Amino acid sequence: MAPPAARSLPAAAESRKVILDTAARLFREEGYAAVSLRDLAAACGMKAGSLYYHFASKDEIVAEVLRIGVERAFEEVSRAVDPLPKKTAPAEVFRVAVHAHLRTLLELHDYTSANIRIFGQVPPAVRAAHIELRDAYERKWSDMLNRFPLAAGIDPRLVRFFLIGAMNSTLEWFHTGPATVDDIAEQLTQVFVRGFVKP
Amino acid sequence: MAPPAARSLPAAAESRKVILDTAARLFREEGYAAVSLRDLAAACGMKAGSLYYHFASKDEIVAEVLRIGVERAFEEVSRAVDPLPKKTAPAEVFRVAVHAHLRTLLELHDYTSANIRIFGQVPPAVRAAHIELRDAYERKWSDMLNRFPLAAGIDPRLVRFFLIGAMNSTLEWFHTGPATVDDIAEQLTQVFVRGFVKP
DNA sequence: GTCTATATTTGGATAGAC
DNA sequence: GTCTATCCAAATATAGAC
Repeated sequence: MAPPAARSLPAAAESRKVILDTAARLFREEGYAAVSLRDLAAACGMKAGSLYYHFASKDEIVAEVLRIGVERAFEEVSRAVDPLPKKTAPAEVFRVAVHAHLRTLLELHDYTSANIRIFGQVPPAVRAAHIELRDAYERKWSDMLNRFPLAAGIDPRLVRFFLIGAMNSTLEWFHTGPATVDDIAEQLTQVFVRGFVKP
Repeated sequence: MAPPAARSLPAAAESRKVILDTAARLFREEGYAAVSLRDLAAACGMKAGSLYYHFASKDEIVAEVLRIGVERAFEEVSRAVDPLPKKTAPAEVFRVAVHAHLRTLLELHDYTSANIRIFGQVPPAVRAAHIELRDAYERKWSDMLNRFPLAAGIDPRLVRFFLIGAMNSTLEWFHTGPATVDDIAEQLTQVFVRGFVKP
C-alpha cells in the first residue's frame, strides 16, 4: 500500500493535533483551571467524552502542551543561533537568541506562551515531570552567557535567572503595544550587556 | 467605656485577619484555584459557612489579599527610599528600592508573594479592579528610573518592565538557594545599571 | 473515532439553628 | 460569630452504543 500523502495525517493523529493546538490556545488565553474539558472539546467541535480516546486525562494533555512549548522555543533559538559563524561576537549571539525566544513566545507559538502562562498553575506532579526539559533549555542559555567576560562580582546563574524572568514577563505586557519584538530584543540586549544608564 | 487593649482586636476583626493571613499563605503555596473555601476554613480552624460572615465571596477574599500585597510592597519601598538624602546617587536609591521590594516579596509578606503568584490566575473582573493600584506602585518605579541619564535608544518604560519581571520572577527560584536577598539586590542593580559584561 | 448518558466528586454559596 | 445541613452548578472521568 502507498503511504498517505504527506500533507494529510491519519484521522487519529489529525484529531490529536487539533486537540493539542486548541488546548494550547485556550490555556494561553484563559489559564489552566479555567479551561474545562467540555470547553476544550467544544472548541474542537467534539464532545468531552471523545477526548479520552486520545488522552487518558487532562494532566496528560497539559503535560504534552508544556513539552511542545519548550521544544518549539528550543528549536527556534537553536535554528537562529547555531548557524552563526564561530567568531560572531557574544553580544550578537545573545541578541539573536533573545529575538528568537521572544518571537516564539510572542508571535509564533501558542504552545510556548501557554507554557509560560500556566506552568505555575498545573498540578505539582505535572510540573515536576516537566522540570528536566526546562533545565536542558536553560543550559543552552548558560552556555551563551558563559562566552562573555563577566563584570566583577556577577554570578552568571543570577544573570540567567534575571534574563529569563525579564523575557518571559513580556507576555504580560506585550499586548499593550509599547514596542515590537525587534525593539524589545534590541533593548533587552543592550540593558543586560551594557546597562541602561548613559556611560 | 475604655477602648480595648491595643494588642487585642475585636473578635470579628481578629477572625477576619486570621482568614486573610491564612488565605495569603495558602494562595502563595498552592495557587488560586487549588485553594477551596473548605481548605481555607479548615486551615483557620473554622467551617466553610463561617467565612461568609466576614466576606461575601471567594473573589472578595482574594481581592483583599491582592490589595494588601501591593500596599505592603509600596510601604516597604517608600519607607526605605523616602528618607534618603536628596543628593543620594540614583544607583544607590535604585539598589535600596530593589532590596526593599525583594525583601517584601521573598522574606516578609505572604500577601505580596501571593499577589505575584496568583495575579494571572484570578477571575478577570478581580484582576481589572486591581490594576489601578498596581499602576500606582509601578509609577513609583518610573520616577526612580527617570532620575538616571539614559543610554541612547533606551525606552525607560521597557526598562521598568524588564526590571519588574526580573524582580518578581525571583519568587520562582529563590527557594533553590543560590543567593541571599542582599546578593540579588546588589547584582540586579549592577546588571541593570552597568551591564553584566566586564567593561 | 465519536457519540450519549451518567457516575462521582468537588466547588461556591445559602438558610437557619444556636 | 460559628455551626450544620444542604442546594446547585460544574468538573473529571467512565461505559457502552453506534
